Amino acid sequence: MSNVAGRTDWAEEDDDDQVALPAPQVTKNKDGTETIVTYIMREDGKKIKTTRRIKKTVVKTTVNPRVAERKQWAKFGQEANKPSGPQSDTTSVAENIVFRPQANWKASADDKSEHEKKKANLKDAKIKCRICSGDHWTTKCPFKDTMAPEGEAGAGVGDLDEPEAAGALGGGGSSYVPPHLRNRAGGAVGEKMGGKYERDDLATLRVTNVSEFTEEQDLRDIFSRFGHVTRVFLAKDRETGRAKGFAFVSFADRDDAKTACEKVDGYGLGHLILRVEFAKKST
DNA sequence: GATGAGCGC
Repeated sequence: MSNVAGRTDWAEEDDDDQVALPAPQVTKNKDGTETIVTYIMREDGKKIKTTRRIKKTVVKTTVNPRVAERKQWAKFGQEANKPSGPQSDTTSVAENIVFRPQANWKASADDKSEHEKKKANLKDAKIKCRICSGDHWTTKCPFKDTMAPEGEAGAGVGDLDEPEAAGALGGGGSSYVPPHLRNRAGGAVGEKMGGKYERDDLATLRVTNVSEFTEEQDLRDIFSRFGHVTRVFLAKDRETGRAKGFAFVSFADRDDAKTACEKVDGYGLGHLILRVEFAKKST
């Protein structure tokens, strides 16, 4: 059937050549090297045999052990129950990710108009300290520990068992109770019932480098694998509602917090790498 | 980079 002169099917000719040439041979040598023998057909029809002896090098990719460990974590959220490793339908692994940190991401994301800024300034200007009439809140007054608000000088203070505690509350006798001091009877918040009241931050982690797209639930998902998360606070801009870049995560157990701190520090969430450390007492 | 919200006569 086939007429060699009038042939147009070159693919078939290739096939013929392949059949004509011996398959490459690979021989493993005792010293760990390999001898590879390949045959090729030159243009002029001569058969060439090539013998190569190669030494195989094992290429080790170094993965941070902590990163390797995280890869074993069970998936959560929408990816819960999916097998480990990237899902081809949602994840592209070959993409060249260019990491471009922006120094002023907050400012650039901020589309606050000029008049809004002015409004904020006006609001600030209205602040008047009740102690020294300065332009700060009474609670921020440098004299708040030594002076009572005007018109309340000394009133009732002598009757209290813990005058300095009362001063530190910033209430100085006013009826206002800051949110974190409310429901003291609940016992969940103030640890030292006999002294100054402070939030229990013994098992609280501060998480920084949190992307503005992060939500509290995202953090809860990540951290709750280490123990009972009692509270997640994500600092947000009050006007824009966008995350400010840091958060607090509290655990019921400080040991769990410690583990979580070690394990999640360096974890990539969104396009950022989380930094986790124990929270210090807020100023 | 950052240590929470919450209040104003």
